[in-house]
Parts: sequence; structure tokens; C-alpha cells
Amino acid sequence: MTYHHGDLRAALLSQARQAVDAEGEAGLSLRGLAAAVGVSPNAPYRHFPSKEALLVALSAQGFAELTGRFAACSDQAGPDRLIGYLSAYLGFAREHPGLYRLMFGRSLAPLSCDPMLGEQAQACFRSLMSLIAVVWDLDEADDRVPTGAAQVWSLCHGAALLDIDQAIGFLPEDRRPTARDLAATIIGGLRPWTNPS
Amino acid sequence: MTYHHGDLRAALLSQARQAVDAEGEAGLSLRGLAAAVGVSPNAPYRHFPSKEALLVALSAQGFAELTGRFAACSDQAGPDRLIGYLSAYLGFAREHPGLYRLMFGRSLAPLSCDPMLGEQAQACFRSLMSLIAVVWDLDEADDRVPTGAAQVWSLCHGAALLDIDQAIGFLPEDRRPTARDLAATIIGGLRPWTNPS
DNA sequence: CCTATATGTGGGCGGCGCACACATTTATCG
DNA sequence: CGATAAATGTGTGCGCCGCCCACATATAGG
Repeated sequence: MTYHHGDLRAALLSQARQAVDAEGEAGLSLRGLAAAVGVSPNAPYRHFPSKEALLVALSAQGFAELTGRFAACSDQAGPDRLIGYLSAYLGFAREHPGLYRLMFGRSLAPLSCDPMLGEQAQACFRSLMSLIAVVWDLDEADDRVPTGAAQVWSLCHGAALLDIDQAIGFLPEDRRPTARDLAATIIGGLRPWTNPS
Repeated sequence: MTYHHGDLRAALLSQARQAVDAEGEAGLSLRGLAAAVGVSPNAPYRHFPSKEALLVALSAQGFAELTGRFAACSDQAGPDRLIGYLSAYLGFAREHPGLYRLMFGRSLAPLSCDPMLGEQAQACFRSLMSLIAVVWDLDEADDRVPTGAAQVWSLCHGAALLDIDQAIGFLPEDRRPTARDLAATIIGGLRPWTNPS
């Protein structure tokens, strides 16, 4: 290993990603990260002005990945596309609970502050809005689209949270919301999920 | 002030409550708390085994307060009661964003572990479920009630979050969800919120 | 009254984020 | 090619943190 690492920034992000996936944001320190990558405790500061900045970068990476998952099922039509998006969303949350909490657990306000993160997050939300416009047959520019998307996101976010930490005691073990449940709710209105087939 | 404080536990909780309301969970340290109350840095450990335990106690207090708000409008009937609950929920989140995030921002899993917190949180959720049973005219024991309540809570939680941090860029400034919006959604199905009257 | 227990104090350990000065590598340009 | 500037990593250190320990003091029960 040379004195210069090569791509320390990427290495740090990757290591942080692993750590967050494994133990959540709580179990993550810049010093620990640096040590894991095999570098001095202060090296990270050459790439991120603060721990917060690293977290934001990680979050942006998460939004980009989620947007990618959405894009992967954008070619499907109608209800299939809706179900695709929903299971992409739930799948992402289930597979990366730590990152998901990092992305949505903190205030969404910095989204608008940090340009990079804002860009990624907005792209993600735009993707959702265009889907909503299709599903509800609204004009893309209709100003009911953002509020509708907010409702849909709320529903999905809640479902994802309940799924992530299994909210024992709140929901019976076998009554977790599925993408199909959510789709039915969005199209047909709130209604208790029925037993999974 | 005597050597013995009198009711240090309550004083700490009260001070913590203020701090969390003011700057959120992030700006809260046991040492700072102790100093603010005028006591040595380690005194808190005689009343809480860890910082986490204090946070849990604070959270439980929050659930109790929310349950209280629900109870305050339990005498109303039908749709009024629904609207009462919803505005109680949104009002609580808006007035105490720091505490709200503390209650719902972390994993819900410890709810089942810690008996005290679990009790308060379950009571809160039971209160919501009985409302749902009424609104949707289901038997209290109907096993669609918990899943329905989960949907309703998801919607409210998302609305509260969007409201709390004003999600600039996601929703137009004047399209925040109101209790009436949510009630309409719950009864009539997802539908973009219309402009506030 | 005297002792056990509850409660608060003081010192210390290891870890943290971060600021500073310094070392080393890489890039730029005459 | 060689000097010099910029980028990148190191080392030291400060103040804060949560938490553990031994100790002091107040309250309660016999």
C-alpha cells in the first residue's frame, strides 16, 4: 500500500456503507472508518469536511440507487409498473435498513440545502410523481400530482418502517404489508390488508 | 439547595424534554443535562442506567401524552372523533418535533423490550385501533383492525414528517396535509389533497 | 443511636469529532 | 529536467462524551 491511497473517498464510502448496513448509523465513527480502511484517523477530512458530510454523501448514494431501481421497471405499463415501483421501494428498505433509516430518518430539510443530495432525492421523487400521474391519469403538470405522491410516499414509508423493525406487537407476524397490498390501497383506497396468498 | 436534590429524576426528564424540543435528540448529553440541573456529571446514573434508558423514559412520556390527547376527544362521535384524533396527532408532532422524532424515528423494536415504553406505546396504538374499528364499522376483535390501523398510522406519520421538516421542494408551501385531508383520505381513499379552504 | 441504604461527588479511562502543524507524494510549468 | 505548488496522508492535541470506580453524605429502620 502506498502513502497515497488511490481512491480513499470511494473506499471510505464503501466501508461506511457496509458499516451502516451492518449496524446502522449509530455504530459508525470517522476514526473507526479510517482504521478499517487502513489510514490515519484524520485522513477522511481531506475528502469530507465533516462526518455529517460523509453521511450526506452516503445518503445521496442511496437515493441514486433507489432511483435506479425505479428506472429498472419503468418500461412496464400500468399496474405492473406501480407494483414494480412499490416492491422496489420495499425491497430497498428491507435489504438496506440502515441506509434507509439514514436517508429518511433524519430531517429532510438538508435535502434542499446540500445541492448534491437534493439533486438525487428530487430525482427520486420526480420518478415517483411521474408514476402517480400515470396511475391516476393526471397531467404531469397537474398540481395534484405532488400531493398525491406525498400520500403514496407516506403510505410506503410507513409500510417500510413497520417492515424493517417488525413492529412486534403492533402487527401480527404474518400481516406485513406487501407491494400488492400497497398497490391495492393506492388504487382502491385504504383498506386493511388481507392475508397474503 | 441540599446535597440531595429532591426529585432529580423528574428534573432530568423535564430538562431533557426541553432540550429535545429545542434542539432535537442530537444536542443532548447526560453531562450537559446534569450541569443544567446543577448536579455532578454522574448523578444521572443513580436514576438511569444509561443515556439510552433516559431517552426511552422520555419517549414513554411522549406516548403517554399523545394517548392523553387522544382520550381528550374520545367523547366525540363518528367523523368528528376521527378528525379530533388526526389533529391531535399532527398537533403533537408539530408542537414537539424533537420528541416526535425521538418516539418514532428510532427502531420500534425496543418498544416490545422495554416494558414501560411498550405499555405506553401499545396503549397509544390500541386507542387508534378502537377508533379505526368505529370508523370502518368493524368488530373490535376483527383482525383487519390492526392492519387498517397500520395503514392509517403510516399515512399520518408521513404527513407529520412532511409537516415537521417542511420538505421544501417536495410539496408546495401551501399544500401541507391537514387533519381534514387525512380524514378524507382515510374515509374516501387516497386522493390528492385539495387546496385548504 | 447506629447502621444500612439511597443518593450525589470526584477522578479517570477510552473514544469521539475536529483543528492545527507537518510530512510526503503527485502534478504543473519554466 | 528540475523547482515549486498543490493534493493527500500523518501526528499531536483539545474538549467533549458515556460510563466505571471508589468515596462522601444524607435519609431511613432497627
